[in-house]
Formats: sequence, C-alpha cells, structure tokens
Amino acid sequence: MIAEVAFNIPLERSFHYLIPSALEGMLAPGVRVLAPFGPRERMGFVLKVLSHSPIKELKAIRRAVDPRPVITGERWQLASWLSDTSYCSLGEALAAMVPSQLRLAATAAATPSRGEGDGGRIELSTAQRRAVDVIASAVNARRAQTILLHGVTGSGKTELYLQAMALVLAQGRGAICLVPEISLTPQTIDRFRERFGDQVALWHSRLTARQRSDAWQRLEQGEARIVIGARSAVFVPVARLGLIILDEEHEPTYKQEDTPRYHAREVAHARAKLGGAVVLLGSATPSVESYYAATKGADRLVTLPERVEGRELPKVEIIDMREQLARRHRMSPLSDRLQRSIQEAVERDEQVMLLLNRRGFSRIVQCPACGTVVRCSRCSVPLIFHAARGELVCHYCNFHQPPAELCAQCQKGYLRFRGTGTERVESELHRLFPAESIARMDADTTKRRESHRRLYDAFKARQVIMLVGTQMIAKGLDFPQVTLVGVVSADTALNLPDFRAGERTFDLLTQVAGRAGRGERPGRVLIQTYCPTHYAIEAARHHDYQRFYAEEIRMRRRLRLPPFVRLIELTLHGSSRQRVMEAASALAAALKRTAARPATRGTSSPARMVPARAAARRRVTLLGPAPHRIPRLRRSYRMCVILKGRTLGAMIAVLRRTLQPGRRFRGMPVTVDVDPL
DNA sequence: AGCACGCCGACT
DNA sequence: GTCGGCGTGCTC
Repeated sequence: MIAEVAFNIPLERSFHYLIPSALEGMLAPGVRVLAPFGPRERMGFVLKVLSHSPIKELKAIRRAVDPRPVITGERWQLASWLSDTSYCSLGEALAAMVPSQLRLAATAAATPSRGEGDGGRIELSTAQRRAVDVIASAVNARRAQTILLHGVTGSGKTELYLQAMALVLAQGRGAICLVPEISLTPQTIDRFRERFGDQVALWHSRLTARQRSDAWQRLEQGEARIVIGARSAVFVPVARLGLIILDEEHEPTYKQEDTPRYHAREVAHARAKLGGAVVLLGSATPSVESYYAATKGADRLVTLPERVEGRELPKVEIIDMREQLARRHRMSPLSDRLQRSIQEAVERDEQVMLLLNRRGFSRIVQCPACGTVVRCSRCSVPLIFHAARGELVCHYCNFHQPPAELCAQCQKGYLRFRGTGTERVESELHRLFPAESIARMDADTTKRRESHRRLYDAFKARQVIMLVGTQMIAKGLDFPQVTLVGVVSADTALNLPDFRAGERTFDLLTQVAGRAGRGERPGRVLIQTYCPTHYAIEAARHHDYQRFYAEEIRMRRRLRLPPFVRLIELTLHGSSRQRVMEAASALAAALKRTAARPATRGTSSPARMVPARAAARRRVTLLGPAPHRIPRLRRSYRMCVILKGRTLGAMIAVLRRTLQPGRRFRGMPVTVDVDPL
C-alpha cells in the first residue's frame, strides 16, 4: 500500500511512500509519520492511503508517530480552509493545527470528568440576563452564529462566558475559550476552575510537551469539555464543539505573525460554520471589523452598558502637553498636573498606575554634536537604552551592545539619551517621591518565571504604591485601591504609519481607564497628549465607543480600507537592497498584469459576459512597492506590495498565477500576509 | 522550508 | 591553493 504524505513546507504538493508491511493497517489519514525526505527524515501527515502510485522508486515510511489520527472530522475541512485563505500549503496548515511535540498514548483510558456543578453562580443584572437569553437561544438552535458582546470594562463579561459554557455543557457539548496570552493569569484560570473543576483544560505556550499531550487527549476523549487557551487553542480537537469564545476579541495577539498568518477570530468563524457552533466575541472596544459585521446584521450585537454593582466609570481628563512644552525649558515626562494628582492620591493612601507603552529608558541615543542616532547594525532602527541592563538594545532582533560614551561618528559629542520609556518614568517617580514604594511592570521585569505574579501580588498587597508599566498593566488587572491612572503619552501608537493607529489608541486608553475606580472610591484618569482633539482621544475621554466607531468607519469607507476591502501584504526580503527593490518593482508589475487579465476558468470555456457588479467585486488593485515599515531586519532588506480587493478569492487567484512554487518571486522569498494588522 | 551542489572572492 | 559566501534546484 501507498501513503500520500504532506509536509510542513511551502509547496502545495504531497509525496508518495511505500507502507512497510509492519505498518500495514496502522496508517490512516491524519496520522503523522516519519519519512525520508531528501537527505533527512521529516515528519509529515498522511492524507490518504492508496493502492497504486504513478511514482517509480518510492521510499518507505520509517515509522508512525501517532497511534491514531490527530486530524479528524471537520478539522480536515478547517485545514483546507486555512490553506486556501492564508496562502499556505496544506502541510503547513496541518502543522499549525497540531503541536509538533504532541505524543499520543496508545490507549487513552477515558475516565469521566467530575465537574464542580454550577455552584457559585452570581446574581445577574438586567442587561446580563438579556445577554444570557440571546446566547441561550443561539446555543439551543445548534447552528453557526456569531454574537458580539460589547460590554464596558467591569460589566461582567466573564460571568456571561461561564454561563454560556454551562449551557453548552448541559447539552453534552464542549467549548473553546480563547483569551489573549497576556491575560492567561492564575487569577483567570482559578475562576474557570472554580466553576467547572477538572472539566477545564489549559492550552498555552508555557505548557510542557507532556502537559500539552495530556490536555489534547482529555479534550479529544471528552474527558475535559472546556479548553481555556491562547490563539492556537482554536485548533484543539474538542469533542462535540458547541461554543467558541474570544475574550477581548479585538486583541492583536489573536493574529499569528508567522506562516500561516491566521487570525484566531476568522478560524473560529470557519470552524463554527463547519460544526454548527456559536461564536461569542467579547470586548469593551470591539474591533471595527466585528462591530461592522454586527451593525450590518450579519452577527448579533448584545450590549452591556453598565458596570456591575452600579460603579461609575472613572472621570477622564486630558492634559494638553503643548502648554507644558511652552512653559518649560527642560521637561519632565510627568506634567505638573499629573505630579500633583499623584501626590494627592498618595496622601489619601490610594494607589497609582502609570502607563507608557514603551520599554527601556530612552527612545533614541543621539550625539549632540553631529546629530547621529545610534542604530542597530542588523536592522538600522534606533537602539533603545536599557538602564537596568546597562545596554543598548534593538527591540526587533534583540541585538545588544554596551553604550559608548563618545559618538562613534564624530568622536566629539557625549551621547545623550533622548525620549522617554518606562525606566525613565520609574526613575522620575523615585526622584519626585523618594519615600514611596515604586515598581515597574514590563517585558523586562517579567521575563523570569513567577516574576509577573510577584509584582502583581506586591501591588495587590499594597507593598507597592505606584506601578509604572507598558500595555501589560492596561489589560484585565483588578486592583480596587487604584484611584488614579496616568497615561504618560497617549501618542505613541497615534503617530505610527498604521491605519489602525486610532483604533489601537482608543483601545489602549479605554482599557487602561478601566483600571481606575474598581473599588469603593471613584477613579480618575489623566491622559497626557500632544493631540488633544484627535477623535480617538476625545472618544476615550467620554467612554464613547459609538463616537469613536462612527468616525473610524467613515474614514475606512472613504479611504477604502478594511472592513470595506480585504488586504494582502506581500513582503520581499533579501540581502541586497538593490535586488530586493528591483524584484519588488517587477512583482508589482507582474501582479498588475495578472490582475488586469481575467482568469481563464477551467478548460477553454468561451468568454462570457460578466455582470459589471460582479466584475467590480472581483477587481484587485495594487499599492506599492514601498519600503516595509521596518525596512531592514536582521540584515535583510524588505519591500512591500499590497493587494486590495473586495473578494479574497480573486486576490488569492492573482497570487497563485504570479508567485512561484515555494512562495517565491524571481527566486526571492515572499511572505504573504492575508488581512495584515 | 531545509539542504546539497556549485561557482566566484579574500585569506593562511 | 582552500574556506565560505549565497544563487539554484530538488525533495516520493
């Protein structure tokens, strides 16, 4: 017998192997095997078992990796959907769905799980009860449907997730609950465990191979019925899947940033359609895409306008830093007003959080004599000074070097650290409030195991009074004693060359504002900005999603940006700047030619008249070539071309006719990012 | 994607 | 004279 095998390579082809007699009957579609591939052995997925092959000189499968298939049922169609829509091979799609370290036990003894019952249920508000009704009717209908749950921070979305899961469990079905990696904290997990006991399995990047394999098998066998996990949990084989929840559905961590570059939300939609499951999207600041789908009526929209227990949303004030700049010569990153407010909060024995979405001490290191900025030798981006490490660090490739005193360029100037990061804010706080206990929470201070937990506990126990941090302090944390939240600069995202800059800013400000006033005392938020009239900042100030959305959707419609079109971003990379630039121009020209020529469908069918509207829907336009946002990364030069169109199918078709096998153009590797963020 | 093969520049 | 750069081609 012959096995048809797909590998994790960018080729849309499979390979035939002889099945040795010892493995006869043990191989079936979805079983992983080790097989000789070129000079080495590789793991691949059996797609089919055949009786004949046209290929002469077949090699033989070495061994089976799995005792039973790891891909079954509707997850085959899901793999093929992923391959079609993300422009990857079937082998790459399958590899993304199954962790490579997964090892299944030969016999999985199914011991029934003991749930904790439904104890600890909480009294619901009117809005929450209405939301539960909508969810319940969708779950009972047992067909694919999406519900967008738009609830302000602190409005009790998690309780609704728990109740939705209980409904699905009562039907004997299972659920996937996706959370951003960052909020997969012990506190969150405890809450699910309390309600559902050992019916809950966890799925995240820090699991060992053993834990991962255990979780997989328990879910596959229906021993565990719920998985809580990061993005890749959307692929886990939950038995009789009835519900997929995406908490904080707008979070960019749901987008995988290497091949296949899928968005977990889109995978959830596809999987729900295949299996008749409900998708529940939750957010205080829904993505423009999801909100648009809900207002158009494609999805259901449920709103939770109030915080639980009638708590007020905090008062948000804007500090116009232009005034501060005019008054002061040498400026502190903290305005007079913010300093005073911190002082007052401390005097009242309350806690303070300060947000700045930028790690390190400074933004750039510059020579005052000649103006030269110290840059990464591999990426050409400015290096960031990290005071605690005493090093200059590249935030893209992690290259680091000790800071020189003198400018390497002119040998005259003493290098200066300009601009502000979390480390500078921390040291500024120490200078202003020498008696207070201050801590910093960012990727640098939470690298070590348990360090996140320790910082969290210290702040919760009020051993720390002021906490400064990056966006990781903006999301989900619940500290009732925090009454003041300061945003050191609201403009960090706003000035990026990104059409989602406004959306990112509104989200970050809204989320961080939600950290204030979660206890008895009312909260207050101070936002420092040089753009006080920007709509994202104005809307965040009034806790007004509608206002933000109305402005944003107008802009997207006018500029023909998502959700009104789909985008595919192509990036060419190579070691020679010249060659990459030439290839990018040639690629753009080739794409333009292909897009102008209608695809010849199937065999020589005569050219039919296509209705003008259908033709417009299939039209593909081109942007670029232009340098990538980071024009050089790890010594590799990068150029972009962007495809724009109404239907993804037409765009993918253009790509298929233009790129070479192996995702190359003129021999140069091309990364393909469908729906880039 | 890996990996081998093969053809041209700077070193012991 | 060789080591090694990365362009090219192949993988049942």
